[in-house]
Amino acid sequence: MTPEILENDSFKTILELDSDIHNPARMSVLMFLLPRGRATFTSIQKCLNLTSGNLSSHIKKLQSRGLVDIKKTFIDLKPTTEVYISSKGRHSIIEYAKSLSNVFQRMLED
Amino acid sequence: MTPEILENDSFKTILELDSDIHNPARMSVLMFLLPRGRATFTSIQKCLNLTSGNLSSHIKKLQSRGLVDIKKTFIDLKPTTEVYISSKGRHSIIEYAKSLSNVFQRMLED
DNA sequence: GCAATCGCGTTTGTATTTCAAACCACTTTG
DNA sequence: CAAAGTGGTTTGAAATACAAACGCGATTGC
Repeated sequence: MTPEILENDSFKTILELDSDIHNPARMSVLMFLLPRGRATFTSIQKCLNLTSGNLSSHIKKLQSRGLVDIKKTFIDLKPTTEVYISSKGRHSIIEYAKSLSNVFQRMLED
Repeated sequence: MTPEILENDSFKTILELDSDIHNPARMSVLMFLLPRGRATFTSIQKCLNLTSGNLSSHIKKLQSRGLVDIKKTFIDLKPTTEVYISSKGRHSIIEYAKSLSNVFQRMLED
């Protein structure tokens, strides 16, 4: 009998991972927002150490998928982009983390 | 004080994830091989349900990074490609899984 | 015996994704 | 009011992913 620590389900899970979240930069943004609820574009950029162009495009994608909401305001006369995690965003990043955690747990317990 | 469930370290970990492994197909292949040590191209393809072209290119990349070794033989007069996980491959997939698991654990325990 | 098919994978070309350099708009400072 | 700073977007080049088309030897049908 072949060793079957990982079931077919594990591979299915991995191969069906939400590709909107699976990108490291977008995953980081969502995980940064999760405990905070919101953050400014600039604070995200500084904490995660991303170029602004890079962050801009990832935020755009997250927004287009409904995972974050964007609010543009002025704070101290400065244009400020605020990023809010949506409930879909919360749900998605948590599900993503749980799924992958489960797979890793099964893999690591040998 | 802002909520700091995830340290900067978590984001650094995510943003520095080994991109050779972070791809779902390659991650699956390595996790498939981990408990088995080796498998044929065809069995991997069937179990993971990948097209052969797709699997071929991912295997090629894994090989070029030294994460798997390839041995081509004939079994029953049929050409057979055997894929072996290397010790580097073992180490890398395990480290990858541990790192991400830690990050997820910290995130999920709120 | 030789065309057709099948098993096994590889190569090739297109589509998508990533990423940062260049750019735009507005402010502040010398 | 020119120069530099702040805040972010657009654009274009490079890498990646993927599947259709192809190659090659073994087998099968006629």
